[in-house]
Amino acid sequence: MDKKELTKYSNAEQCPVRNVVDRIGDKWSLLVLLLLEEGEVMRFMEIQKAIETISQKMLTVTLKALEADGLVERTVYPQIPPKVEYKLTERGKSLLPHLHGLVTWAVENMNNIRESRKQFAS
Amino acid sequence: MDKKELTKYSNAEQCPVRNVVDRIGDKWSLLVLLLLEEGEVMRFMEIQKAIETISQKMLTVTLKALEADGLVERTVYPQIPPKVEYKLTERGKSLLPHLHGLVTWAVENMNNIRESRKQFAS
DNA sequence: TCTTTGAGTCACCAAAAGTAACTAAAGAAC
DNA sequence: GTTCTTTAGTTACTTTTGGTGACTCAAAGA
Repeated sequence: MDKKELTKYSNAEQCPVRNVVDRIGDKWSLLVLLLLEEGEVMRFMEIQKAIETISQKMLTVTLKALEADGLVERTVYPQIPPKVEYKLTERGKSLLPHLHGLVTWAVENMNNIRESRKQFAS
Repeated sequence: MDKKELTKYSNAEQCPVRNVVDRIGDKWSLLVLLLLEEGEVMRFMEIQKAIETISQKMLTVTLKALEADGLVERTVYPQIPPKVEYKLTERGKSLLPHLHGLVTWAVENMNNIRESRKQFAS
């Protein structure tokens, strides 16, 4: 993408960058995707217990969005109490290597970034 | 990062994933970083004109955050009207390849994702 | 009959993002 | 010598997003 293309995209819903970042960049999606990669198939409650600080509502919203984008597949077993399983789709799996790149960078640079923030605050 | 580590990080400000995603995942940071990579050195107004839909306030906030994290360097020329230049630091540059991975995936998958969303809505 | 269970939804409150109008001070235009 | 323009912001206000706790449904177990 050159500069013109970037500019062209910057204001539109057409922008691929914005489309992905809006989805990945929310508070929970990335964490859920990384978790599903480990867990392969997980139930709603399993995911919630793993993430701990996520509320039921936000997990519902997050999973629905990931499903809508075809990154996660939802399987309902018609039982009571309900049983719903989630797993990555092929598309979801294809995204993960790129996320790992970010995560690796994050882990490597986190301490320096924290230092910078401290200095900047003073 | 294995599952336990992920879980451990999930609730804390210590979480490197969250730390990076919180910064990169906001509405504008990624776009500004990609733009600065192209432009090398840019003034405040140049960036705003390039992104078009960003407000002055949000650009100020975004640049300040990127500066605080040591991803972008700010140079003020004591003139009136003011002149302030922004450019990537080495740390900022080191992040960009990982962002390109994401952007490439986004461009490749955008159409399919849009299709999925349409189907899901119905 | 009463409680527990899993996967949600609903009404409400807090935080973040967005908007429009404002500021400062110099130089140019009239 | 008053007015206009320019740049990089800030401020007050509104809207959108995120988060919380209580609630639901229907079956199984005590």
